[in-house]
Amino acid sequence: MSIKPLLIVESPSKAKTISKYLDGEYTVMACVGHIKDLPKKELGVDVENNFAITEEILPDKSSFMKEFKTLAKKTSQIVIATDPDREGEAIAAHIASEVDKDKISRVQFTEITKEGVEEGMNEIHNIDQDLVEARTARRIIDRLVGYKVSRVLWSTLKKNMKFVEVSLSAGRVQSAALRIIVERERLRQAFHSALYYDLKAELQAGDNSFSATLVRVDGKRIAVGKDFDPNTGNLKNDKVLLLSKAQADELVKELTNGNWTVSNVEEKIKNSNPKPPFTTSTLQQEAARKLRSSARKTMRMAQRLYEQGFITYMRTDSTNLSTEGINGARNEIMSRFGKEYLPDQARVYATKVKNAQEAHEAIRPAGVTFVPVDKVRSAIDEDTARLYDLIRKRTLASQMTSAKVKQIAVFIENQKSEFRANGKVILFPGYMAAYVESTDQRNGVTEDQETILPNLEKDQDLNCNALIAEDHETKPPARFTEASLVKELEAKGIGRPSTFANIIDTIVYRTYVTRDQGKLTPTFLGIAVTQLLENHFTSLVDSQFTANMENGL
DNA sequence: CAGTGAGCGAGCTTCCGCTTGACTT
Repeated sequence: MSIKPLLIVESPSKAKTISKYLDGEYTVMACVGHIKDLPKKELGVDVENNFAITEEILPDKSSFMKEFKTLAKKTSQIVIATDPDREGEAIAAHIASEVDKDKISRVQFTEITKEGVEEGMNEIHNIDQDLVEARTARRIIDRLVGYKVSRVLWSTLKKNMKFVEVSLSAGRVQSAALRIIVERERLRQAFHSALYYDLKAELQAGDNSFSATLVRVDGKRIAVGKDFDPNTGNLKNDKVLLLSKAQADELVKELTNGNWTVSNVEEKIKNSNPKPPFTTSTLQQEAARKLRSSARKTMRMAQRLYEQGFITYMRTDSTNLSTEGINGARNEIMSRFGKEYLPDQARVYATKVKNAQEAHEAIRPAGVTFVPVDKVRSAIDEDTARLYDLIRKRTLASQMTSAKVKQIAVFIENQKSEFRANGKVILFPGYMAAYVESTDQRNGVTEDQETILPNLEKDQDLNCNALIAEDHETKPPARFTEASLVKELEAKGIGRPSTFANIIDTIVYRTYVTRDQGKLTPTFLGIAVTQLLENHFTSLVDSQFTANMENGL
């Protein structure tokens, strides 16, 4: 006798949702990620024999496999709906290899909504062997590199550095990440700071005062930070004027009694567009900046939001919103902000990230009506509610109209010197009414901050309240934070959404890097490991290696 | 003679990516 057909997905919460959509017509099971892998204790790859591999059922998946095989025998149809990406295809092949092939069919869901599931169920395809083989190649490369090179570290560094207490390791991803951090440290060590001066004037127009900075003397631009070579601290551009303290003081004296006249007012109206909805990487970055949350904590909170049905899947590299998500955002924008904030057409964001696989949509509030933050607060906790609020606002903003910003540059002359004052006025907030992204910059000025200047006209005379010489020092490039490292890794195509948080933990656990007050600093050991790898395994620490491998698959 | 230490051998570690719990190495 035959029982209900089986449907296999990766995630348990997905299983629950899909089971509901399918009205109990299927027994939906979750395999919870990979079910097979190379053996942990040995290489599992026969290099002599055309890279033949040994794969076995993972120890913690044996009970799932037992139950699955029992049910598989009793049913006539097994539908595999693992994620539509390279790893998902491999899982599908692994599952199929354990049961009667004739019962197997493969479907894919690109969004977990009622429509998305129905659509997916109607389109049956074969398991894509090319994708499966691509993942096998990826797995073999990672295993060979990881196990072989780690051994080299044990037999060299570990032997000669008795104080090293942890097991050393190297790998395609962790070694590239470590190198990025070490390279930054080298830049910092090679850095020579430079001292330069400019003048700042407090000017008065009628009842209003504002400040302006010296930009030119005698037609020659005043040197700023970027005009200096970071390796020497010397000027790299001889067309600019470097003011010494004495010259700056002299200039103050000359200008104090001169006349201040507006020489030009330039106004530009610019559109500012919202950022795309969150991916795993951008969510981790923003949660670090706005909520001071570590990558790991962010993912733990996002997991809970996902399990309780508050957000869509949290491990994704796609900025695409499903029709449901777009409708949800547009409905709320219309009712809360009004039609001026709603573009005629939904915004579409192209994914720019390298090696994106886009198996899921962007991270957004689930459903077609986005649950209010209060509901999350009472269901989970305050921190998680704040993360949800971030996701909710970012999703809304991504579908709102552009902001209109007026940028004003006022030029002021005094004899042969030219000063500049910048102003910014938001004429129409658009998406800024919902959400503005934070910045990694030291000054921390976000896009929605205005700088108000009084109304000024050409040839207008001004009074000067104060004129001072200001000293500035060039700063070395900042150490990486978790957030800026994740950004860099993603930009270089190193690692995947499911591993960004792990990569940082690995290099910290191996004591290659310390994490002090959010700053990632390489240790002596980390630098030594990187140097050894650079000398003997150049391509491994080359950040292009991963990207090139991906293209080759 | 007894204690010390050089020298040797055995046994251990390790990758990336997919997914959750369990209690963090």
